[in-house]
Amino acid sequence: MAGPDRKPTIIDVARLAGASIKTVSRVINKERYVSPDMQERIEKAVAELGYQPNMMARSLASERSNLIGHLYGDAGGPYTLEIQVGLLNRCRAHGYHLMIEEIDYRSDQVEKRASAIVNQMRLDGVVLTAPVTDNPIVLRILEDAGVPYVRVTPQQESETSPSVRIDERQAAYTLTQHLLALGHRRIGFIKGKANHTATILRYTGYCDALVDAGVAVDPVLVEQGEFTYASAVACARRLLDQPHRPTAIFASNDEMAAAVVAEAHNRGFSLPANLSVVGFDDTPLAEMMWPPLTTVRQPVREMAETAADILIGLLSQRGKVDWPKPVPHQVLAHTVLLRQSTARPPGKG
Amino acid sequence: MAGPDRKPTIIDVARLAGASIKTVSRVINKERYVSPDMQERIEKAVAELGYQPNMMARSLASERSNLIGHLYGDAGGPYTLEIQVGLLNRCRAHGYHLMIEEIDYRSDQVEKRASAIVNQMRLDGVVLTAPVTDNPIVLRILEDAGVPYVRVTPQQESETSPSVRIDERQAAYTLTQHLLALGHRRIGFIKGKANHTATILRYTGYCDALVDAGVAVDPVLVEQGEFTYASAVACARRLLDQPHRPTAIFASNDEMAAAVVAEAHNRGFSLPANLSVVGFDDTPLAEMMWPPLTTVRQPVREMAETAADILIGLLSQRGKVDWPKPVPHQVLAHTVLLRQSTARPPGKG
DNA sequence: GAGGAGGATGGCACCGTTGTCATCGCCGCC
DNA sequence: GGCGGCGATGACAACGGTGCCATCCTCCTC
Repeated sequence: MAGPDRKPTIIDVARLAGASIKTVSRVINKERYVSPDMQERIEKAVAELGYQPNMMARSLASERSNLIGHLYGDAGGPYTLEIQVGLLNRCRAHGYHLMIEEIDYRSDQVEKRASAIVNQMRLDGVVLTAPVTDNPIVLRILEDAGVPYVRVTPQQESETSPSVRIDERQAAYTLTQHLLALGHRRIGFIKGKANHTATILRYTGYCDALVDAGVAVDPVLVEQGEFTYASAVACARRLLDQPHRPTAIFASNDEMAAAVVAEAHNRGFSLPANLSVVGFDDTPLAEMMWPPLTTVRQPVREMAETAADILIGLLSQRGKVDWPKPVPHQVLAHTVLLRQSTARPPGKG
Repeated sequence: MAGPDRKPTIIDVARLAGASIKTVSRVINKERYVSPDMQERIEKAVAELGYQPNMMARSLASERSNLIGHLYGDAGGPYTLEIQVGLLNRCRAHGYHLMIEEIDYRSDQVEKRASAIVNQMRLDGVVLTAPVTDNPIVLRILEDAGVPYVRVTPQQESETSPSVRIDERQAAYTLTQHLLALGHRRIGFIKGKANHTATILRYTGYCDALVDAGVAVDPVLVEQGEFTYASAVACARRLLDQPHRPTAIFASNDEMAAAVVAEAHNRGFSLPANLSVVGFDDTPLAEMMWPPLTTVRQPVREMAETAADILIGLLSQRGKVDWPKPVPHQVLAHTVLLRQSTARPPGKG
């Protein structure tokens, strides 16, 4: 193969197939009004030359980049990755490409950076995950640029953009009920980072379940964590140091639950006999720690796929009105995973 | 602000600044030969209009896309994510954007897909991670397209592309030495997935350390795992079921180490008193499990950053020869993390 | 048989930049 | 004073496609 010295262009294809470039363009884009005969000739030429349309040129001419952006704030462990896998699945299926960008949402450069990303790359659409989902600057830039976006687990549902989430309050509620059903009454709680939606919703679910079961929420049993292992170690210590200590602890995420488990191990507790622990998120960790952690799984990948579907669905009907009103707000089902970190409280076996 | 109805272009800037578009282009690209006065006028105009150059047009005209691709095979947990974070760091710093693409390396579509990614998007450069690092089809496509690429932890170093890695054999060697130094002589080993480079290197390090210490490699103590938790559970069972069982187990990654720990807990072992366990990789898991795992950390993020640096370094001097020969092959330093999952063997305390 | 509808195709401007080359003015030097 | 050199600037043609509109042909209808 004395290959051509440069990549073939649509012109080469047209020449080889004996057609106009416009007609080749039609075939590439699967438009109507091409005779079967012509279609075949062009496809043959494309194959023969190994022609691949140049995305850049395409985007420039058509105002469609086939690019979807994923903007996120912290590279939050497995979560972010799952999101990307989900997005990638759909992008691939629909011929989109994924561009990922981290935004330091604390920086004063947010505006500049977000704007650069959105405007320079001419993204067709954007998926937002926490904590950028609710960043007013980012949202404004997207609105201004007229770029459709979908938010995963936003704090506030908005009328201008769709969202995907699970019912975190309900999940926490159910998980707490599980502990109550086992016979626990003194249930410690470690909150997540202050002001995060997740923190509030999970805590609310916990409180509601207690109250509905006729158990008072004892402030002594509630600690303020930060979603990190380190933060939860301190919380666990304080909780377990209490004279009348809890028989179960609900940590607002798995990482913090791991800290509780470690601290309990340190004290020579046998789990779950001496202490029940539950987490939230079902990170890979949950299954691999010992004892395996009772927790709640968010279908993160599926959420991302749903977000992508919504976005791509809209993009495919571009030219119509912006979003259908009301915009979709999907709530996906979570799963409570009962594993071996929970049992009846001591003395009630 | 009765904003303009469409995004400002370089023409608008030129008009406002009273310059030619070419001169504006010069300023945008920080080229030489622009008078300070002119420079200032243009910068002012840019700021006033909020002008952002259109990447698509830029790429089309210049044959440079400012896009770096990350091709990977499996969304392998924290590893992939760390890689991305590292790449992103550098991309951001140098004005590149990151496009991530998963390639199903088992599929018969590899060729089509890889080719589409590379050729359609006109990527400036590519970073490859396992197991795509050594996929001959992908490599050929990159070579053919003349797209520079850097491989992270390839099986074979090549003369045509740089690579970044750590010395895995040495790391495994050191880790094994640590166990030997503690007094262990019967050290079990759980291998990773067959044919993976990592599997071979880690195993070699283990064997070498034993032999150098005058301890024979006992095949009874070597199990074949697959880098997964599930696969290692079975291995751990077989190892611990032996009458003359090992006093320490070296699992080829943390996930498998977690399985060993869980199995040991199940049997009521007290760790590390009854059994020492070491892993490999220092995933987040390692620190959060109980007892915290002695393991080896690959500076994954740094490896990615190095890869990006190498790539970007080359791209910035485009027009010169391809790679400097010999191409760089960086070996970064690993860290052995001694935590609490290892201790002297029973009876030697 | 004229008129009209609609399928099939092509021509050409345009998308927003950069690359190449020409031009111009000014300075220093012989 | 003429000339070479270089800094500064602009004109114009790409880059590789798509959008819009014109054209041509065929077939159907009245």
